[in-house]
Parts: sequence; C-alpha cells; structure tokens
Amino acid sequence: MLNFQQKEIFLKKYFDVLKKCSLFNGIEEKDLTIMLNCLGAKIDNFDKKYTIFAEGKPARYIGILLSGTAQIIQIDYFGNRSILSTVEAGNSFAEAFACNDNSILPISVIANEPCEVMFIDSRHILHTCTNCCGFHQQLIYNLMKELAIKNIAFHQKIDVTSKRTTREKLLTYLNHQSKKANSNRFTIPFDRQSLADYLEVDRSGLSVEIGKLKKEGVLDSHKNYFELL
Amino acid sequence: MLNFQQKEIFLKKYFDVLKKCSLFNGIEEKDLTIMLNCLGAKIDNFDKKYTIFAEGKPARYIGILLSGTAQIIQIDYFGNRSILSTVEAGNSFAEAFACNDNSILPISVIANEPCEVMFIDSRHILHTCTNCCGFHQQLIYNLMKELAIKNIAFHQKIDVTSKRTTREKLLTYLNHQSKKANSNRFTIPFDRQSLADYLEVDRSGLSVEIGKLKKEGVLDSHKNYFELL
DNA sequence: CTCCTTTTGTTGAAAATTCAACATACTTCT
DNA sequence: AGAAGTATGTTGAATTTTCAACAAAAGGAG
Repeated sequence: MLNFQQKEIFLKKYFDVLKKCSLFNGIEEKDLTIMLNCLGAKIDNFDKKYTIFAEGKPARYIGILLSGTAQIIQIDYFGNRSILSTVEAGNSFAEAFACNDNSILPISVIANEPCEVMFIDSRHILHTCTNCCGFHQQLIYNLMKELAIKNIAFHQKIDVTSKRTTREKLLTYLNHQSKKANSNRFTIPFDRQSLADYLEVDRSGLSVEIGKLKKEGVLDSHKNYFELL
Repeated sequence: MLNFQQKEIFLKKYFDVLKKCSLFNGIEEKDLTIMLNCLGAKIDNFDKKYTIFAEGKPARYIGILLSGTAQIIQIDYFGNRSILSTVEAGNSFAEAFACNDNSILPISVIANEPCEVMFIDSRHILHTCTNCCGFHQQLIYNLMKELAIKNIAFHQKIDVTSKRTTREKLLTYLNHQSKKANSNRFTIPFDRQSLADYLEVDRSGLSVEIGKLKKEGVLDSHKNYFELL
C-alpha cells in the first residue's frame, strides 16, 4: 500500500486516468495532488480474481480503478453469481455504499485482470473539515452526478433482466450496447459465463440462443465481438 | 397548478410531509417557504391511475409526493409492465434523471391513488444562482445522499429479481420486507398483480406459489398482509 | 509442440414459467 | 341489497429454462 504523500512522484503517472474520472471533474491537474493528499488517498494492487471489496464488510472507501478491469458481483446462498456491472479504468465504484453511514457492502468487487486501485475514505469527502482543502463542494457535486448516472445504469440493467426469455434479455442487452457504441458492431466486456451472469440466465441456454440468432441471420458474433444485422 | 408564491398559505399544510422528505434535511422550517419560493416549486394534483411523469418526455423536474402513493413503472413493447419501485408521501422521485442534463425519462410515474405532487425544476437546484438563497449546497448534499439510498434500493431489487424461480424471488422479497419492518408480520405496498410486476413473474404462478408456501406452513397471508413463520 | 486448463457449444431430460381461460371472492357504486 | 367491475385463485397445455454431462475449441505454460 503506497501512501502517496511519501511518494508523490507515483501519482503523476495516474493523472491521465484520474482526469477521466468524473469524480474529479472541474478540478485542475495542479490541484489534484494537494486534494488527494488532503483526502488521504491510497493505492493498492490486485491480481486477477482477487477481491477488492468483500460483501459483508463495512463500506467506508470509495474505489477508483486506475488500471485493469473489475466486476461488481453478488453471490447468493446457492452459489449463483450475479454480475451487477463492470468497472473500467477511470471508473469509481462503491460510492453509494460508502456514502451511506455505517452501511455494509451487499456486493463484492473482483479484479478481472491485474488492477491498480485508489481508495478514498468517504468520510473525508462527506464531512467537510475546516482546515482542509476547498474542493469538498465540487466533490460532493461530482459524487451526486456520478450516483445519478449509476442510477440510470441500473434502470438499464433492470430493463434487460425484466424480460422473460433469454432471447429477449440478450437482444435488449445487445441493443443497449449497440446504442452505446453508436454502431452495429461492438465488443462486450463479458465472456459467455459472465454475460449469462449479467443477464441472469443459464450459460448453456445462452449459447443455444446465440447460435439460433446467428442461423436466423439476426446477428453475427465471434467471442465477445457482436454485429447486429 | 398552484404557484405557492401567490398562495403561501397552502404550503403550511404540507410542512409535516416536507419535514420528512430527506431532500430538505437540515433545512429549518422557517426557511422552507423562502427556499421553495426560490426554487420555483409548484404543486399539482393527480387522480388515481393518472400519469405524473411519462416515459419518453424530457426529465427536468424532481417530484415530491405530498400525499397518496405512486409507482415507478416501465412498459416494454409487448405491454408487459415492470414495477421498479413504489413512492409514498414524503418520498421524492425522478431525481436521477432530472440531474442528468438533457436526459429523457426511461420510466413513467403513475398515481396509485389521488396524489398531491410538488415539482422542482432541477436546474434551480443544480445551477447555483448568486442572487438566490444559500441552500444549494445543502440541497446538493441531500440529493447525493438520496441518490445513494436509491442506488442501494436498486441493489435490493436486483437481489430479488436475479433469483431464478418465483418461489425464490418471493421469499427474498418477503425477507427484505420483514427486515425493513423489523417484524415477521408486515404489509406490502402491492396487490397480487403489482407484486408479480415487481418480481417480474407471472401473476397466476405467483398465486400458486403463495398457496404452496401457505400449505407448507412457511408463511401466512391475507391480501397484502404477510407473516413469516 | 504438447499437455493441461479454461471456455464454449451441444444434447436430452426434468423442472418451472408462461399463457389462456375460467371460477370465485371481494369492492364499489347506485 | 344488487349489479358491475376488479382482484385473486385454479387448472392444464405449451413453451422455456435449468441442470448435468460431455464434446469440441481455444488459450496458456512449460
């Protein structure tokens, strides 16, 4: 765990990512180091498949993915994995829980590949300290904006999973992705099992459905590349 | 449509509800009138089954339910209704969409019974005007908190609907409600069809499952009253 | 290159859901 | 009280999903 106060030099290499992080919108690069210092930001590394946040633990920290990809998941008592969303470099995660005092994480965050993660204690954002830097208001505004976007993303996820058949779920999801990519051709951030866990369906049934849609000429796909026809 | 600036007297009768609305946390009753005036709050009435917000329309206003109950719904192209959440007096709704510039509502809000609704133009909250009252920072903070809570509520909804069988969905939902009520006995804000639309299952199948669970002695229920045994 | 592991596709049987249609109970209104 | 309308429960058939087991393909390590 690096404390960047002691190793400021390390931060510079993350500026490109941090600039893209909407949590830091409207904050100048020159102020970033000071602010992160004030917030007590820490950085840690995780190997593939490692747990960044564990379900059931107190939710105190907001995470910011500096590199790699991760998944927000929930596992029920039968061991079924449900993927709530994916996290890419520049994305923040777990804000909602961290912003809720004394809340317990109902989800886990798992590294999909080697990850660098920045952690910020939410109390340093929420409870304005008078002797501290003056960015809190901007941070809270950004946090609000980010939570609004996450909220809308959940609506999309429910729009997908509320469909009753595997085919409908898949097509609804692919249409969303197509719109997002502004193209008929796009890649999705899932392998088959992960896609099934996101759509809340059986993997083998999903494979069958993709096969049918290919034969019907509705779509073409190779691995995580898809093309709607 | 009442403009309360002209009819301040009317606002007083809503103070009890507004005090419970987390959007106005930390704002003194004496300041409320001034603030709502500054925000250009308007009040309107809706009869049962009337549309408060319509899917596809621009999302500019935050709604606050002063009396009655409402439902946040989505209807797909086959006409299947999906209930995302319920709204009770003192709850606000549609904040996430209103906070996102130029966004289009992906949901509708429908009055469940006669409703009084207050509308606040989100731009009056988001864009601080210098010649205006000084409550914006508090409002944005409250909005952030509220969005965090909504976010967590969505996690719960997904926790329910990610289950694969009607029985599992129902039991997961009832457990949540039981925890929320801090008791084995509680009422739910749904009739059968609405519960089915919230759980994303078939109504008749839901009735069958409730019947089975009663016979098995897992629960007892009468209409929207439930008891877990 | 080969072996080993992981991912993806395929199949058939069992289980569950959906759908439509109808019966019964409950509300509401006059 | 009675009628009309709404909500809930029940049933069987058709569709769909899940599950388990295996085959084929792809990827990674030595």
